[in-house]
Amino acid sequence: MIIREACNCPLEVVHGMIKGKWKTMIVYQLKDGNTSLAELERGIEQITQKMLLQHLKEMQASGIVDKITGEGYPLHVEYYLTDRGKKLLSAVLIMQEIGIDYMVEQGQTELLDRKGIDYKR
Amino acid sequence: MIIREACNCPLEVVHGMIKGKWKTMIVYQLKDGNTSLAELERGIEQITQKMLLQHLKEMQASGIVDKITGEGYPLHVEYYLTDRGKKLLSAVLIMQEIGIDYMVEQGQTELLDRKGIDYKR
DNA sequence: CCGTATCCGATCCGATACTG
DNA sequence: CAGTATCGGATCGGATACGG
Repeated sequence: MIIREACNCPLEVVHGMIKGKWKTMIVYQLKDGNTSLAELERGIEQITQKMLLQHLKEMQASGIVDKITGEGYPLHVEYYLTDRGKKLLSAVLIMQEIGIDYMVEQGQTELLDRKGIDYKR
Repeated sequence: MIIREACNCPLEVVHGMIKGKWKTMIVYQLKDGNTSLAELERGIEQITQKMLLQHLKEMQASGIVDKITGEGYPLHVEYYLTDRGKKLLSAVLIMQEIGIDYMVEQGQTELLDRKGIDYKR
């Protein structure tokens, strides 16, 4: 892992694991199990393949995700959350709620509707 | 708030709220209630006053923290978590656990001991 | 004690092109 | 479909100095 800084507190460690623009979204996208790179790319709007691969590599190094690689062509790889990643998912789900709350407050429900996100309680 | 990007997903919103090196630590540091700037600065090793103030300002703009300002000298200000901040705290506490797990796995318990963090279950 | 301003190197991330 | 390499602009964050 690339915790190069002097990590003297648990939250600093985790910051190293989730920093970057896309990592929480990748975790969320993996919530339902094994997912191919192409599926991830489709699921996360606007991410580039480069950033997706770069972040996945870092997340693998920090033990949040892992992957299995099939043989033969076309190549097939599946990424999935490790146990640590699943624990992180529980934090990400709270963040998701916070973001939804915020968007509802701001009257941005149209965006949520378009994505089929349920925000009614 | 400075959500300048086109925010089309809840996690992107929250990323805007917590990005930066110190924000999760600030949230954690505020868990026990109102805290002065000086206390925060003492509680978060290595943070500079500039970064602390900058992050607090951003967090205030995104509705995670708020502050009350006393009158007279010496100046006294107290920062505290809003309801949104408290919800975020519940995610931060999970991150804290993940970080502790990681440090225990790596045999870095000495650092946890020094900080008086309980990692025994 | 609280808060602001500037400067500058380090890092991040998007675009793009390319390989197996 | 999966993955790598490079380049350049934008952003981040630490040092430092100053002001209320």
